Amino acid sequence: MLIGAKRGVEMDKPVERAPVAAATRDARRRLPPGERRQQIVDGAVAFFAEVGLEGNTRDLARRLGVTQSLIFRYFATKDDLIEAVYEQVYLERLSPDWPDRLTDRTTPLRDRLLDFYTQYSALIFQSEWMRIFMFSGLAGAALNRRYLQQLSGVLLKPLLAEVADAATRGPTPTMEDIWNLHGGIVYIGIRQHIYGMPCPDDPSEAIERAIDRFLCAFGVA
Amino acid sequence: MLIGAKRGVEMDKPVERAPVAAATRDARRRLPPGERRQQIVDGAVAFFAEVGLEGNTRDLARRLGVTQSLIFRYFATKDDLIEAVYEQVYLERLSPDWPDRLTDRTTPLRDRLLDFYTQYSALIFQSEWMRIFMFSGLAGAALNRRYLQQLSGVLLKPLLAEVADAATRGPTPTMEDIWNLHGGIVYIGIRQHIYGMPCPDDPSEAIERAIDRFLCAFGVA
DNA sequence: ATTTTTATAGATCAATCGATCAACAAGAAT
DNA sequence: ATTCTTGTTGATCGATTGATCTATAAAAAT
Repeated sequence: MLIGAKRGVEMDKPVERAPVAAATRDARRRLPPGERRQQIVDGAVAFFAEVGLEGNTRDLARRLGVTQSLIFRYFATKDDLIEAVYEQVYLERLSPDWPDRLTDRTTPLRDRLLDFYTQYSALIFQSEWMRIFMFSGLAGAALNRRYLQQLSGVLLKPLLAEVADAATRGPTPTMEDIWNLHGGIVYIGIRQHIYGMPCPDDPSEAIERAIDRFLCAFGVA
Repeated sequence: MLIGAKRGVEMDKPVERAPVAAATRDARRRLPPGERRQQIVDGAVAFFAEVGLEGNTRDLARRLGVTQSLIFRYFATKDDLIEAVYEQVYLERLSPDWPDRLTDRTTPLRDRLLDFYTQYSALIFQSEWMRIFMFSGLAGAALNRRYLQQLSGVLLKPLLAEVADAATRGPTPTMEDIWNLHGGIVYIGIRQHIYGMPCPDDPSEAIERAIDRFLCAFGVA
């Protein structure tokens, strides 16, 4: 639906131009394979995030300023390209030091939660991540479940232990309680990037209040 | 991806059969237009919920046990069919008596919240609704935003007023706080039907605890 | 300069898509 | 039984899709 208008490929008049160092601009000719591949993946991430994983390769190529056949030089099949998009988007999304900092009891639990969700929300509250995560989830992608299982095991489960340890009143916290805290925060990004609803430009205040309510119910400072 | 296997249309041997009253089974021939249209819409809801709004009309027709061309007898275009799917799914999803019951201060706020979210979750925690809502949201459908705006104006905003009135401590509740409560609950359905994650078969306990935590933070009984 | 390598473009294929149309047949009317 | 209406089918069109192939030209090697 209303993807970019048809535009000429404008390959005439090879205007003289000083050689660019990074070579990310000047989407013209004969890039070293590594760069070209990365350029295609980056473009594909943005493109598929907008129009969905069923967006066609011709529109993607046009947006890249490149022929459609070139894409298939670097990826044997469209599914391979999508797989590369998944890897690019999912890779290293869970910072390896979060588990440690989340369980570091030398700092108050509230601060740990605040730090974690401030950083995590800054990382995932982006159109590309949010939408590709949702598209791939709906498509039943294995990477999606793997990500959530890892999130659960590496971050949320330790988090539950921390909350349980710090709790001074209320019911024994369960995994569902943690998911509820998590979901309520993530839902801000869903409202913004999936539903296109107006949202606070800075979600940190809403996040802080959600965390405080959560801890309050368990009698944590 | 792995939609039903190719199967013959099995229209030979018109096995004698007693005329069925409801006529929902025996997807064979010459249904009155109203019934056939409804059958197509019902099938389309289930079909598009599974494979997405870009599922093709031939697979849908095959699933209905009907020719593809027949679909276009009842819907001039595929977009018209999708529009009918939207109407079918979105129609009357917000019960008209909820606003009144949600603001009926003769019953405790906790009971009202519990009643509302018990019924609401039972209504929307279904694959068809959840997935079509997400598909249409990603597609940028206008109906999607309209629904959320109505939800916000008719239910969540009054709810905010109720919470603000009942609050005895904590910060002044904001709309973002209500969205957080709502999102945390809805996220259960997202985990289940969009991400395909294991979830409690009965979410009412998780919902109850979420509501209690929310009210607790504002000092409501 | 000349040759060699290969990244890229352009043309094109086969499959699939939404959509159309004429012919058929089920069921009501007579 | 015959006619008439119209719900339904099967064949097919034109556009679009992912994917392939060959010719070209940019850049490295000589």
